Amino acid sequence: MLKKGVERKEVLRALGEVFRAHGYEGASLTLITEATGLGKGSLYHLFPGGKEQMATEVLADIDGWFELNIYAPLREASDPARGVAAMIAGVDQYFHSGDRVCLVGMVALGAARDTFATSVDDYFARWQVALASLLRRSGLSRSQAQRRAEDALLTIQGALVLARARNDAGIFRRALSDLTARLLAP
Amino acid sequence: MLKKGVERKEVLRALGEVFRAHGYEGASLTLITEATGLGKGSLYHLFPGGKEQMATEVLADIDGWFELNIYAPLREASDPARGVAAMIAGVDQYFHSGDRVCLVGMVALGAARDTFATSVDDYFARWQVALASLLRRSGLSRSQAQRRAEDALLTIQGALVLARARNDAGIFRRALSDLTARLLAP
DNA sequence: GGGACATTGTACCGATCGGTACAGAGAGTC
DNA sequence: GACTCTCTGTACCGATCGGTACAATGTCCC
Repeated sequence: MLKKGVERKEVLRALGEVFRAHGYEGASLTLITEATGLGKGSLYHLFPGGKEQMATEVLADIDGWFELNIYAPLREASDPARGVAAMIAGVDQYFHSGDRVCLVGMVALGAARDTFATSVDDYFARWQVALASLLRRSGLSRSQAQRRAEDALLTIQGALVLARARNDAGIFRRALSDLTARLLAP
Repeated sequence: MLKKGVERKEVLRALGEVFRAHGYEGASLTLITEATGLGKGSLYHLFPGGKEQMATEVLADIDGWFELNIYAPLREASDPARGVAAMIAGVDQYFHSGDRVCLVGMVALGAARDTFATSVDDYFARWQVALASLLRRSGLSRSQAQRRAEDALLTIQGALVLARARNDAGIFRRALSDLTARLLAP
């Protein structure tokens, strides 16, 4: 029997990796059953809403991780340099130094975007707001902070795409390093 | 009857839009027949290799467009500022100011990456080399030029992802504008 | 042990997938 | 008009798609 909270998290993690590897439409139930080790019966018992519910919960789970490990620390950091460094470290960890793809960005590019539009938008919007609030505290104007936060998100996404396209994780590493400097520039 | 060269280009363009809108795996033959106006008979007559050949040729077609409109001008430009401005203008035009997604980047993120790995890698590699060669002429060191070209490609890709995720073409516009300045900075 | 309820494996559903076979329409040549 | 040869619409293929039905099993409390 499932220990409700615990095991569902594990299932969501496996689901996330399947969606990451094959996209929303490419993640067939066969792949999903293999990745989770759960038969269709269990799967539809856990997620009566089918694939769409699975993806929704996976996105929510990702959002939760970022809220805890990225957004909240950004909001609460007192020292801008430390705050930025912590975010960069968290991002590097989450994306396995460029080996892992961003599921949210992937969904955004595909046909499934419309279905998950608000989740996708929220993910980036809240990140931008949290980062901009930190940058404001470092002395930037509101518009400067917003613009620079936007640049940060876009750099991370672009680095993930390019790193994967060229199969070169160094791209991601360099991008994060440059980004740190750019965010903290006067 | 097809006027060989001409009509095939049009078919490839339609195919490209279907792949862009639904991804490689999501682009079903039904969608493809609708978008191209061609029945399965014609489709498999034109592309005996099926979907894979279609995608391969679409990628080659895109590569051709960039070679002609972006890479070659970059290589041949004498004035760096003009060369960069021309590239940015071309990119803005090609991606419809952020409304259009990059098919190459999209393929790179999905499961189809392995199938088209060399096409995907070439697309970015040749772009980076062409841009870096221009930047070298503007006085940058080889490594600086390479690094800055990498930053340019990654910025464009990231801006496309973020613009689509947040449904805000302004992100793309701002990113291109900032990028121009960053590329030409001393 | 027995009843209640959560969980699961399996068989099955209609729809759609990518792809093939092929007869015949269409156009060019003589 | 008859002969090519290119092109295309249609019927069809087995496989797989996402999803459902349900009986069987497990787990718990009593």
